[in-house]
Amino acid sequence: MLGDPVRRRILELLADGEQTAGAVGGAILAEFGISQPAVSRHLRVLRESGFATVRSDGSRRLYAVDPAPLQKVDIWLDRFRRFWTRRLDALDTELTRRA
Amino acid sequence: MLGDPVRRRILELLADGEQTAGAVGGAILAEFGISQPAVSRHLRVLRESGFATVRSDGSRRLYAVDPAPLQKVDIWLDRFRRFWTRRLDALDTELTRRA
DNA sequence: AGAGAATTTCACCAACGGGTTATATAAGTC
DNA sequence: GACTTATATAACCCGTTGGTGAAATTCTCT
Repeated sequence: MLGDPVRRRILELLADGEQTAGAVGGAILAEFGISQPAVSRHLRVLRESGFATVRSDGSRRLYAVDPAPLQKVDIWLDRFRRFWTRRLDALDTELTRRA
Repeated sequence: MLGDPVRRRILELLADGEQTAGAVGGAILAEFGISQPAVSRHLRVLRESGFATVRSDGSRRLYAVDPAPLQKVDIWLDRFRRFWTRRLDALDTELTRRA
């Protein structure tokens, strides 16, 4: 899912707030050069896998991030976090000691 | 990459410490019922994409997590973290106030 | 050197993913 | 109601992925 850079980019765009499908399409077209239907399918995938939500506003469709699955990823990462927090902790205490 | 559940599971196994290819293979065989060569290829993918490292010990090959790419994911998630930390912050300050 | 364990690589195949163009649906506008 | 804009779906193609069984590699042991 999040292995796809287009999809990751779309989520980044949505992170700044709701976007119409058209706005997302335009940005992705500009950055990746892929067609509108392709973007529409990415949006569908994001929707169906829970990473994004949609609501209709007239003829527009407004997409937004649904944080729940991302938080799941975050929680999953927890078991690995010690691998890099250790260094930081060590650095932190070292800095504290010097000060 | 991490879209594959087998690969995610392998990383979980490695999170508990170095494992031989055989140990990983056994666990994955038990849980997913896929062959040992298949697991070996998953290990190769993990290795080549930087999520795991190997060292040889006699005829054994010991795999371990390389946290760097996972930390990249963690950093990427940062921009979304506000979506779920807000609630927690609110809860936190509430608890603090009560105390 | 020969046998056996641990692991990887090879050749192959079916399923899937992500792109394209063409077409459908739905809502605003004249 | 016809026309345009916004978005989604359909049908199709092709490269990649993930599985398999068979064979190669590497190390250990006697």
